[in-house]
Amino acid sequence: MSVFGGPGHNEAPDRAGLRTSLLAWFDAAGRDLPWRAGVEGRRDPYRVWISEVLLQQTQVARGLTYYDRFLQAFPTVQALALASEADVLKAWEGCGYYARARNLHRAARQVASDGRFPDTYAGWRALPGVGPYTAAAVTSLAFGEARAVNDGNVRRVLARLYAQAAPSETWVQAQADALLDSQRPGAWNEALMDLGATICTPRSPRCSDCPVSKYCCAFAEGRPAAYPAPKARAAVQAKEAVAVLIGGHTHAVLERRTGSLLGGLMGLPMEVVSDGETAEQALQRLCERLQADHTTLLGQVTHTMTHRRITLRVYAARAPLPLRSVADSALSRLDHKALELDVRRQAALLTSG
DNA sequence: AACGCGGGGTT
DNA sequence: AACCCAGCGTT
Repeated sequence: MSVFGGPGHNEAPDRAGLRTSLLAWFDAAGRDLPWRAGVEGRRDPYRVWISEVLLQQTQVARGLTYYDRFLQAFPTVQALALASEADVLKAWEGCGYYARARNLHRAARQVASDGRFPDTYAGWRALPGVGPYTAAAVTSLAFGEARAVNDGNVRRVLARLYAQAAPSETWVQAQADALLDSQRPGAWNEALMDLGATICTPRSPRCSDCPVSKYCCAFAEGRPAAYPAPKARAAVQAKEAVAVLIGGHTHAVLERRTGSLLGGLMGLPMEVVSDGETAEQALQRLCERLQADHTTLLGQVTHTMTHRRITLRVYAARAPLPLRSVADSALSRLDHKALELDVRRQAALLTSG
């Protein structure tokens, strides 16, 4: 049980003190981020929404770059709704988890069609790509609704405050709800996340700078980094694939990928080498599908994506198919690495010739 | 509840 | 080389 009392006790005496301490720290030392412009609790819902989706499983430093670039391309929800999915994905290129961009685009079309943003948690929750976290964040930050966010920062901070090694989602949400400052829900949510991102960090928390260490059970135990215990992760799976480059690194035959992996992006025509098959057989399949003739092996690239490691052999090929502009297409890092092989080949040809 | 989904930062 | 990052949708 937590130090804040349980059944039979009155409201924990120190919740109010904890709120005051953390909010005072936040008011003095909170991060200055572009999507935090405007009045507390009444921020621009479009900007808050874009930032929250960008920051899903993406670090703030990286999100900053894409935030500027995305808002430049699509300054309003109407502009986003009118854009093509290809243009939205191009703005998202390199940011990962591309379903976020496709859902953002679909949701923008819904909002534009409705003529206004939702203004409740349930309304936001109904939009594609908006889950419990994002709905709580947008409604607290832009509409002043008393909703507690539950993200990786909140999970870690609360696990340490209460010395909980394996906090369940339900447990975290319950603690976050109980702790929420209902007078300043938006600022409270931001404060908890700022604390997690800058002080209460995963590996080496800076407890000497923490405004709430006197309330923290993990700090009292002297081993803050022990909470929460690391999650078990799926092993990285190795895959082999073959691709053909028809054209060159600026203009090439590109296919639209379908399915969950890199779905919606463009890329070199590709086939996975299945079990019990050689790369040559996969290449044969690929060339038959395209009615293409392959020439030489350009080289091989590897790409690791959290849960899998892909080794891709890239062959030069010819086929009477239209070339697309690489600069105008949204490609994964894997395809950009493959195209780099052609950049190197061109450079080698120039110096040898 | 568990898994798949990108790409990169931190330790 | 782990482990993580302002999570979400699917199964």
